[in-house]
Amino acid sequence: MTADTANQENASRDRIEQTILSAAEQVFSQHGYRGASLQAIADQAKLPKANILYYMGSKQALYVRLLNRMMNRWNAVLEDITEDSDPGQVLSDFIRTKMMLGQRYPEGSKLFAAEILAGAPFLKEYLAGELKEWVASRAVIIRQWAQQGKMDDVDPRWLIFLIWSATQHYTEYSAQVTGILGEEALSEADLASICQFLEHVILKGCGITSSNATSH
Amino acid sequence: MTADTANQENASRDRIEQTILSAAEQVFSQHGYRGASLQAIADQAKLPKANILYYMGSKQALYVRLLNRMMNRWNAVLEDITEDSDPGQVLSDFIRTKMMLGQRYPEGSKLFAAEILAGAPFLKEYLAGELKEWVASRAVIIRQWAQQGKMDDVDPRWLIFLIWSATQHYTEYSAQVTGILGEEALSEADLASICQFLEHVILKGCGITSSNATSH
DNA sequence: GATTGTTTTGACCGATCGGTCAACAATGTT
DNA sequence: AACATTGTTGACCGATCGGTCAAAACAATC
Repeated sequence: MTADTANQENASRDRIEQTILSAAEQVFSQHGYRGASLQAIADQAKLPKANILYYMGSKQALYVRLLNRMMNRWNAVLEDITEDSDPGQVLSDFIRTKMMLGQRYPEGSKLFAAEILAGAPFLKEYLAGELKEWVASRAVIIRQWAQQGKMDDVDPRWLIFLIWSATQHYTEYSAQVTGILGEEALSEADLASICQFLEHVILKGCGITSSNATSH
Repeated sequence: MTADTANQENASRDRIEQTILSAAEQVFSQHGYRGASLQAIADQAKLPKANILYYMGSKQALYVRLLNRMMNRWNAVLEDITEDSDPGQVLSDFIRTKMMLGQRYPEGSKLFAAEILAGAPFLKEYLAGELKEWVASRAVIIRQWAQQGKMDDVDPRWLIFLIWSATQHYTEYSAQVTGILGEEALSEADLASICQFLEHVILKGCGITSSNATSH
């Protein structure tokens, strides 16, 4: 097997795997782990069911792989902040990045939501391990900001949860939001308006008098 | 059939139905409509599977009944506000009521969340009908408050969604929240702290200088 | 006590579930 | 050309799915 054909084969294999992963993400995100069927995934991917299992091994392996892929997409967020950072800038970025991630990977976000709803059977360790540490370390820095008088002395954990919930709402509850707004999907203008609103309320609500962020 | 025995029988029937509804709420909320099985519901209710169908007719009828029950619980919220109401008082109440409802009916809230995640196949009409009108009418009043200078001129729809998401987060993502906090469940102290935080940030963020609400 | 109506429940139905397998096609290697 | 490896897929497995049904148990009326 030459390097060339190896690349071709691997590329072909990758393409098929991506097709399956994408199809599976749609089905799992709508119906959860139990509610999703391999047949539905196969139909979505336009492949025979046996083919899904050939590439992914089992339903559970496919599901776990999707979860890991989504976790990796979230890794970069809020990664490089220090006690000297500007809270207004950081929280603005946080809000916009989270909002963007939800819009970019709506199925992945819903997949995660369904997993949490089911009691996080496959993510318990991740939540109580990596993610817990992540929140704790960010909380330390936010508390330092408060001590420096840069913002109100609010509980950093509740603040993180607030931004999390507010941004994810628009992807995971898209059916509710669009139903209430009477729109097919959120427009660019809507998204910009929502970002501005969240920045305004959360920054002002935390007592952050932003220097360079849009002042609504 | 005397009135007495009729009451007894109806009471017995009600008791059984409540048992089934409660069991079904748990299973549906964890695994969604497709992921839930009548056998799992029957096991949870400690009844034979055929008994579930005898009382509820079908899986779908049982599910729709649960959805309606949950919708009714939410009906009273924000029902009696006018342009003369105090925004600080109203939003405080809104936050606390929503938070309380989520804590009181965690399974019902999760059931609703799963239904929305699946694309709201059974709630599309409700969302685009009743609920849309409800939001629109509240939005009018909130805009009046802004015109009167009682609060900032924020988009009322985004404000409603913000409170919605922030409060529901703690019931629907309870697995994530407790995992990160390292607690089995949210304590009373946690809940009070969260309510206070949300009031502080949202009211202050909307430019509401509350007269009688707790000032953090 | 016979009759009528309501609950209860195991047995069963066809369809679908996740997963296996063997036969076959396609591709590489020598 | 012969062989080995990898990819493809329909057929099939036991288990479970939502739902039906009839027989038995129970309760109320006459």
